[in-house]
Amino acid sequence: MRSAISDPAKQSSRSDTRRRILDAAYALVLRHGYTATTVDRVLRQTGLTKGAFFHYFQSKSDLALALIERYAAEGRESLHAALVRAEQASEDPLEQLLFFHRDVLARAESPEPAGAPLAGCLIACAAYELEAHSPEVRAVMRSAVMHYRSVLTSKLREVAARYQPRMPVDPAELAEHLYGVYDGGLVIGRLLGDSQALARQLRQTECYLRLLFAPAPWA
Amino acid sequence: MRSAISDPAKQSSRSDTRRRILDAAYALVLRHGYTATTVDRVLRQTGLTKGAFFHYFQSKSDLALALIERYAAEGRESLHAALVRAEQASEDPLEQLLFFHRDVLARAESPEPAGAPLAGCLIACAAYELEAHSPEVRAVMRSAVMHYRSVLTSKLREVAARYQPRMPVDPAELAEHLYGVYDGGLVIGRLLGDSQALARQLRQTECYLRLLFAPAPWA
Amino acid sequence: MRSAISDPAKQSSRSDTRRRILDAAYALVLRHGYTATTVDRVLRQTGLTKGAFFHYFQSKSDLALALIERYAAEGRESLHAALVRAEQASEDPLEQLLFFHRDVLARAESPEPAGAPLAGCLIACAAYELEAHSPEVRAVMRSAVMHYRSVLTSKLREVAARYQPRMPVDPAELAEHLYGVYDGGLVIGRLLGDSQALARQLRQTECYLRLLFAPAPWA
Amino acid sequence: MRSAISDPAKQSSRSDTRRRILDAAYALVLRHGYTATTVDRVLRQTGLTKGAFFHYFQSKSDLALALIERYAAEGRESLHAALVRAEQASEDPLEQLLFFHRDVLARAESPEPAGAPLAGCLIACAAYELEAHSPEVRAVMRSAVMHYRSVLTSKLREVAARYQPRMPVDPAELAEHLYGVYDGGLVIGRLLGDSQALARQLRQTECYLRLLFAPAPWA
DNA sequence: ACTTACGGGACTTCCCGTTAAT
DNA sequence: ATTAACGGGAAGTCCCGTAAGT
Repeated sequence: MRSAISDPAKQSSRSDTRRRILDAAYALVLRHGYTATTVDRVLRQTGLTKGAFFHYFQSKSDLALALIERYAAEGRESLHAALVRAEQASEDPLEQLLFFHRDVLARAESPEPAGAPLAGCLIACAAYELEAHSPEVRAVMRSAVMHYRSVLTSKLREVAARYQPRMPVDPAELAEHLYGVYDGGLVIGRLLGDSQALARQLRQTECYLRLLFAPAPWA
Repeated sequence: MRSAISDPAKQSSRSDTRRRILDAAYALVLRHGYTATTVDRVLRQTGLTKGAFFHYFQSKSDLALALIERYAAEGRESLHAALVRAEQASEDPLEQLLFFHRDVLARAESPEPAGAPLAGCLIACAAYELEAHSPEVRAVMRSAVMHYRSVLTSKLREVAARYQPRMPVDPAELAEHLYGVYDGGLVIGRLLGDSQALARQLRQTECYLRLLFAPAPWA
Repeated sequence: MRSAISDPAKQSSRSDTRRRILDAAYALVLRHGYTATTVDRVLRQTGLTKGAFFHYFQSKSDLALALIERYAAEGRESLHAALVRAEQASEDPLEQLLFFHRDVLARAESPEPAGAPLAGCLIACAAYELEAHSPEVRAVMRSAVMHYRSVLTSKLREVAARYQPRMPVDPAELAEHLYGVYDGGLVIGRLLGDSQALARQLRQTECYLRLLFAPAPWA
Repeated sequence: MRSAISDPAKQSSRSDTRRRILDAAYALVLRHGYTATTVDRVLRQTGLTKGAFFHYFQSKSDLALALIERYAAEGRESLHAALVRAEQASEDPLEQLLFFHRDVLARAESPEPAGAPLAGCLIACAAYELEAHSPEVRAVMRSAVMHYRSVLTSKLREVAARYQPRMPVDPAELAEHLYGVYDGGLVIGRLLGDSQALARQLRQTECYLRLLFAPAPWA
């Protein structure tokens, strides 16, 4: 038997327990909302106790902060990765944009694995319990949107430089629109109980982008 | 002494108290979310007491139901009224659609009166605390979306019948998209603390609609 | 059967429940200290529930405030009454002072009724958990001492005006001393578990006062 | 490399950590009381962790015991030292008593070094959270008072043997009074937030002692 | 000698809802 | 129609202590 030092099961126990809490809380917040997600419920879900929870988080709002920070960080990474893939796939910015968009769409179309948390943007979720959250949480929410918008704005500028848009559109507003449609799609999905709603929304956006940047004299 | 029945101040007091509760609850739910909106808080806001509340509502979830039912009904009426105005303004379905859309946009652009509740769709709000709500509430939510979608779908069909869309688009999906962009715009507005975000989203949608149904040889 | 309006048992129920809480809390604080006096314990003692407690007190520290305010008010009344009695008993201020002092002593000597709370000054008690109390509570504590001191100082000035003290003594300091000996006596009583300790302390003070204001040629 | 045993820095670290805990706990108990002094708070103050605490103390009440035992021992030593100094200063017991008393007074008058714990008698402090303490702690409390009283009683007997008291006073009661005034003075100091209150009390006691044992026919 | 992770429970607070009374 | 009193329970926080490891 190997020493405890190198026992990976034991070694990762710290981050493991913390992660289990975060995962359970993530799923519960998306289903019930933040306020209705009680610490006890998270604990019941994970099989842990109060002691463990407050060992890793100073308060419930500390958990909230950790939760959106993680969500925002993952979102940034995912955005970056998708963009890199798009840029590897083509030299043309419009192609890249559409590649990126289809990438997002593909994920929206693929059926969620069973047991996955109800789809929904954690940040939008927090937006609907705004005053239940600390200023720190609100700052993370804002900066998440602003990061997405600024990254997409750059790409849209590249596109607009090469493809004269058929309508005068501010790249930043369009970037914001893309984020908005995504959140809107998730909301519709929840309202209708239909996980394909997001995909439908994204297909509309694809049409919009295609029309907007369509190369010259239309057939 | 006049009978209480014929005293108009007295007679309307019933619905008045009830309305005050609903109004206060509406504003609080949009700010804090449903779960965080405690009955006590509503009472503090209105200056009423427990007994008064439970005289008008059997339970907190009964309040929730009354709240979205009122919101959904108002939405239906507002949609209907806007459509009537649009139909009076023009004979052409595309003109009507764009008129309707600019109507919505105009309301989004007009600054909220001070003291107005934080903008947000009560139905989307409920969608983010889904499991905190009763099945009745969820049914109202669903049917609200479906009503909006079916009404808009009809109009879009009329448009598509006369103006060949430049992309093959399902009217129902497009109608759903319109709802989604609206909700998405409100979310962005909350996230950025910017009440003009919704208007920006709607302007994008207007571009989309114009491009989609633009009459033939594009200049 | 009489109507509930005039039923004294029912009519006084509000102040009655509140008073029961205060009485139980008073006894418990003197035995265990404020921090160790949990709300649950007070409730167990009174047979009431959480709901009742928080109906009458907004918080535990609100209870603390009510508790010393009541204690301080009773102390002021008791001081006033004793002084009035003393002034009715004699015209001479020294006689009055000694009458007053013996009055206090007599109460200290009389055995506590069984079940009475452990003797101790609630204000001194709070002084030993100083930072566990709110500034409001601390203000009440201070003003209680200052009131006692100022009342006694007046009387001592009258005495000193007629009876040349054998030592140069500041009346205010002497008044303060009287309060200090009282508190000290209660502490000794608790330390030794001897309810007569206070009486012993007060007898020393009586000697002191007699010696200090003893009329001229001694012995 | 030197052995840990002979490394003085290392060797004293044991008692050093223990002492740091005791010092921090002492200051915290005087400010907040015993019950409100949580182990975690002591740990935060010292920068140590749970494990360290429970390495040196079996339980929180074990800390309490160590705390008053140390306090009581220091008190005994301090009393003994002051008495020795007094006895070296004079042959006359009254002179010795007054010397001793002025010694105590001098310490009460000297301003506390900044950062010193709020003045107060740890034993009196424990007396106000009586039932929160173990019987062992209560035994230490009692014996501390009794030791002080018996030592002082001896000295007072010597005085009384040479200087006929002007009032019939039991030496033991007078000794107890001295302790009581001390505790009372500390309480007043806390109540008024005035570190000189104790000195004022002690000056009164000095007057009392001088009057009581004043040599023959007074001027 | 000292740390981190955690168990298990107690404490304050507050919430939803009922009842008796008016 | 409205109030005050109160029940009963749960939520968030924190506390004391243990245990495994280093």
